Amino acid sequence: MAVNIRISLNPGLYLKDPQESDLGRRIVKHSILLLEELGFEQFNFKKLAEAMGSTEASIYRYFENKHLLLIYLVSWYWEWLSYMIQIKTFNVEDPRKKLEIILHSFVSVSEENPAIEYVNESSLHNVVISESTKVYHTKEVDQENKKGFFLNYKNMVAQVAAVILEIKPDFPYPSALASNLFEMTNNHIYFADHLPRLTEIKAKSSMKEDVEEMLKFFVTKLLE
Amino acid sequence: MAVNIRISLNPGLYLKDPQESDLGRRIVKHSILLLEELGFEQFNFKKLAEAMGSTEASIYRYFENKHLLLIYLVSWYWEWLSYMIQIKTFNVEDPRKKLEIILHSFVSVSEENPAIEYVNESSLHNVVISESTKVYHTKEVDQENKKGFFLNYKNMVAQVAAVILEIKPDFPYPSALASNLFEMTNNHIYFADHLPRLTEIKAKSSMKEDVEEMLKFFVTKLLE
DNA sequence: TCATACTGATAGTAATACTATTGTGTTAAA
DNA sequence: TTTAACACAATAGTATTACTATCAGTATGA
Repeated sequence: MAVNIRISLNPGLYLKDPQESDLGRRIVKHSILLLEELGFEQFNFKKLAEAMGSTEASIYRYFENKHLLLIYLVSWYWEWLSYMIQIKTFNVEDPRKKLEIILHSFVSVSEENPAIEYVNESSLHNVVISESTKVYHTKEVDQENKKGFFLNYKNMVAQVAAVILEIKPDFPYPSALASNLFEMTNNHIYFADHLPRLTEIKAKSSMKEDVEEMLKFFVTKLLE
Repeated sequence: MAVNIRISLNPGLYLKDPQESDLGRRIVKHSILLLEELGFEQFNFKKLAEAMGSTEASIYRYFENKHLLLIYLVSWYWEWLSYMIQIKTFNVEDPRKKLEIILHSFVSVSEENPAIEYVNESSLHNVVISESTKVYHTKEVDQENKKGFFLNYKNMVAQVAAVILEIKPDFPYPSALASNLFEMTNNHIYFADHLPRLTEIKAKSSMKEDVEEMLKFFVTKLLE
């Protein structure tokens, strides 16, 4: 059952902490579901207000705009993933075993670890898969980076890179491999569903296991 | 000097072939420059019209909306890259050498091969780096895929995958590796410039050579 | 019970993403 | 050489989006 973990995110992302009030938590909950349903482009605060029985103006008191809301949600995922990896690798000695846990987490945390009552992790993962590159592919990326909006991503990548270096201390691209494995996970799940000629992964029930196997294959070759 | 190649793209992408008229070619030219300058979100047809001394309504006669224009431009890049690879590997026997040419092309085609007078390839590559994932990360991806809007990407990946199989016929993920190498190229150039903690690549003059070296390193390990 | 915070309700504005219409110059067929 | 077809510019207009402002009601707590 869900233990209510507190995810700490950059306060610059919101005007008012959504975790602190019922309305805030409902915004988080319903925005995930509506983003999954509509996609970022069709999603707006008016529709969100309607879906959750509130008003546009009320939502604007929590988030400046839908872009910052998306960063908030994706940061949530990054932070939560990082936290889960930390817990699951805590007592593990063998760095290779740690990396296996990481890869499994990239693919499947969302399905195995209900953390917070008002967050549907599986839907959130779908949002991350489909929308997350939009959070940093904007002209404001440098300003937002300065404000620390992408720290959760960078920290998660650093965490994974550290394990890669434990396995192979002279590996020349630990951060690049870490970020690439994460991006690759989400990309190939998306490709399997929508652009199948771009990957060998097939959209079937074993898809996520197949992605995990592919990641392991790549990692094994690169770190052997 | 620029030879005027004709790039053939899916007619579903436009209402009127921009290659056929002076105005059309100016739309292509200026949209690349303005997208590079403003980014996709801030870019619109009104600003484009102003920048090129035309009117909004005239641009709408060529492209339904800015999303289709972006797909058009990115498809141009995919097709042109694919064409360049074909030419450059035509007389090459050794598949490993072919793959090296491919990796070099991923990183640097845009700087070495002026093809069409009214297309600034270097700017176009910057647009691809910053905006291309937005072309298929939408809710319309399946419909648009059915119409063949992503064929140029898929064909390019197939072309690269074939070379990978020449090198190692039993390699289990040729398409996945091909698409990943392409995405990785663009991602790490972007990361070096904007999110440097996500990669070992540094934003300096040798950046592109460094990316190429990293790609070669990955490929060598994976295919050895 | 007074002050404060929070939310809902409503209204309004500026910008965006188009669409429609009209007039004019150019080309190209008859 | 006339006429039809076409391309484009110019203008105007609409619906939607992304916000902002104001005010009133309710709950909270000092």
